[in-house]
Amino acid sequence: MPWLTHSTKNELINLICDRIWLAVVQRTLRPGARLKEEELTEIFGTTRARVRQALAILEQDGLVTIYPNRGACIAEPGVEDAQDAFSARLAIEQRLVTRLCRSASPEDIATLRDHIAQERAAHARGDSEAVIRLSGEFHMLIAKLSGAELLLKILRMLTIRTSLITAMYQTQATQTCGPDEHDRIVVAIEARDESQACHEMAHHLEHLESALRLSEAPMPVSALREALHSMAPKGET
Amino acid sequence: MPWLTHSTKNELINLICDRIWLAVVQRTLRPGARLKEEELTEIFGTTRARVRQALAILEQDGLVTIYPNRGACIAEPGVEDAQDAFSARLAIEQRLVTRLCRSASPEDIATLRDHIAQERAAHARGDSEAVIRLSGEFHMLIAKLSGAELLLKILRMLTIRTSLITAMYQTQATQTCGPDEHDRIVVAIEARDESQACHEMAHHLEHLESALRLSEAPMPVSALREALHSMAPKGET
DNA sequence: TTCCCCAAAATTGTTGACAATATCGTTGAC
DNA sequence: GTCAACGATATTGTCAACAATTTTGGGGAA
Repeated sequence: MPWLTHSTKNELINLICDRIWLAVVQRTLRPGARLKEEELTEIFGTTRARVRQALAILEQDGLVTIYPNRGACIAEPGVEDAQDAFSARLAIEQRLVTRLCRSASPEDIATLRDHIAQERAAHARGDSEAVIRLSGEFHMLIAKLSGAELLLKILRMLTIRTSLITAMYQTQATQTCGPDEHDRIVVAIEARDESQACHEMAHHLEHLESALRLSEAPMPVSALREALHSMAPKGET
Repeated sequence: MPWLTHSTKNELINLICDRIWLAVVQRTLRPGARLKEEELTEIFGTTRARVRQALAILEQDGLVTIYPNRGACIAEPGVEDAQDAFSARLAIEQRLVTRLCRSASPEDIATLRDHIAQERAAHARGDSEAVIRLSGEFHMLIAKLSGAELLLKILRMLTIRTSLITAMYQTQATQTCGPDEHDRIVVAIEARDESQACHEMAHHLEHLESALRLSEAPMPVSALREALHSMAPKGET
């Protein structure tokens, strides 16, 4: 479940990273949200040094932005970043499925099908949080099964960005694309049809990207500004 | 010149990262070399905390490996990592040149040609250190000119790995491929011939990769083992 | 009222000392 | 003579107090 694991270093720091990442995925933390160090220390019951390390890692990954001497916020990537991330994902993931077409074992196929079944279940029960999370995990699963550690690391960085973009620009919480497209990719992999798998992957990613292009320009940027929008311009006091 | 710059955060930490990276490129620091914190503090005249931060960043980038409670060493990627890095580079850089074919301004072309001229000069004067460094910088320059911040960051990670691999597995210090292949890529970009540019890039990277496949298995891993190899199995005492 | 300046509060950044852990050399027993 | 356990040393990991910076609030003058 925590697929944001770097190495077996300090477990607490990984926990902090995972929790923040999870909170972003399930929309509890929106892009632009402030992350005060002291707040995090008492939440996780640790010291400020740990929190600081975790934030540094998350900054490297692109999940948070650290403004020197002014604190850390959930990153707010622009449309440019979105397009970069999607095009890079396309390049990386096409290579991943090509690889899987050649090396996939029956167990790998079974694992993928099992994952899609979970997606379908979540979809059926209307658990939109799980749908989003599992949808992302599917792509990470492909990277894991292809056995390329480095490509997985890169894909993680890219997925973080596309997830942030989704959180920022998508109108409705429920993904429009169900697990069907994932299924088609797996079918192509099972058939060892490399070009077909690449084609399906391209189609899938384009679908994902186009789903949020719609609301490109005028969307929520930070929780603060969002709040200001729905409030009267004059406070009480 | 220092093309390993993240953000305008702390200048000293970037300096440390750059210097270590440079030392690796010019073979002063070999893969597997030990990096003691205290040593680095007195070299750079800073505190241990800074050094620690720099090492953490370099670990994220894949340049060093941190063994918990045991210190940091220059990373020693395996052949697997090499192949991953090269295939990912191919995917990313083909996208970059495609992008440049569409967006390159005359100034961009001039910048690239100027860089190649520098490469030629270094080649002519036999400055193998500059040749290696400039050869890497050429690819980063393409990423910079294409204007994709994210792709540049990813390419940096990949270049670090391939450079490490080169340092580990290449037999002779002088690169076999001169700036000619770079020139061909620029020609294709100038002609706006996307497929040709991709083809040239693929050819170039394959050339780079094949240049070190030769000595695949039995090559220096760490300075220690290397020393042991050339020594009699029995110590003196 | 509106603007500017200055002090207080809150937050981040840094430092140095201390604790935990691994490595190395030595001693002692077999 | 060899091996194992132990203590000394060196190195990394952690923490809490201190310093620097930014933000906030209030008072005074135009």
